[in-house]
Amino acid sequence: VPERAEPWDDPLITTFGMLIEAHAAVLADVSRDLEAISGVPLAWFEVMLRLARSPDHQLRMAELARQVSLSTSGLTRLVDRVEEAGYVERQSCPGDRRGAFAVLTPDGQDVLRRSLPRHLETLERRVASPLGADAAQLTELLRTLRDAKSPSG
Amino acid sequence: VPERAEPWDDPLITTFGMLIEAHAAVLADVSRDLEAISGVPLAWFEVMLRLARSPDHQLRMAELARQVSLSTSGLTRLVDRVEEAGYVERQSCPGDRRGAFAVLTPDGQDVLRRSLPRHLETLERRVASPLGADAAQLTELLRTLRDAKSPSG
DNA sequence: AAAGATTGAACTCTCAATCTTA
DNA sequence: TAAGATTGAGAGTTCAATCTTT
Repeated sequence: VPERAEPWDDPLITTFGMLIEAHAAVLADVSRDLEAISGVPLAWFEVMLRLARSPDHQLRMAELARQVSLSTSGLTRLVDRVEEAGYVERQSCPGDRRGAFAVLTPDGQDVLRRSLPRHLETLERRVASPLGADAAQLTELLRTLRDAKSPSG
Repeated sequence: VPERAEPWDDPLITTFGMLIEAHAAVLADVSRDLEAISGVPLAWFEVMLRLARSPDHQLRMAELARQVSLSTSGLTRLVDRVEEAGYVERQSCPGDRRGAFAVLTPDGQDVLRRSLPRHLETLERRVASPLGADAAQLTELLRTLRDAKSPSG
């Protein structure tokens, strides 16, 4: 009898599944290591890192939410927790009293500086080393995927 | 003055960030479309799809949990909800009365068969088309990342 | 009216503890 | 004693509604 491939064996399903599985596997390992290294959850670290990479170490709440892939509501509460720990602060936005900035504090910078060397070792071991010379291409393929707009977007 | 790159501009940070951002962007679009097409959340669809791809359309709870990247606890509750909707059933495991299978029901198969053509169109448009001929390589790079073992793993 | 941010309610997930069977 | 699955408690997220400012 001829083998008829089922529709759920389509390579598209496989590619999409790999995106989910690779993401879950890498994040589980990296976030476990990062918490051991820095003492803060990955989500906190991402917030602090985005601020460190921004001019004046600050970002509007909505823009920060976009960068860490959270709703503005989710970010409000995340910043609540990180602020409670003293690693970021809110500052009112001069010129638009509706807006607020999240700003990295000196304590937050210290956590980043102390943790980054070992965090980079983790990424080297878990991401760069397995990929070898293809790491740069993976980065570009993922960037393409991220920036591809959905039809309704 | 010479520009000294800050440690958080390391390419490793960028690659890792792209994995997070591409995953979030693609999943947001695909899950939105899928719910409009099939009426079920992506997590339900993933469960049904894994079962459809397995012998006898069934899988042990722990194995299914591993495949969908959930704790066994999380999967217990997810299967509760999908079973409530009638798309999967639990069956006791002959030979090991501790174990349980999750089994795809005929209703669950119907949902899959009806939704898959348009779901594949979504994946074509949102994933395959932007990547072009590089889609297969991305799949393999992601598989490499998924399977790379962590030092303590 | 609309935009930026926050809050309330509901949902989903994880960790630790529990229950049953091996 | 350990393995497979479930349950209770707690944490984090989203959607819709709200409040303030433009």
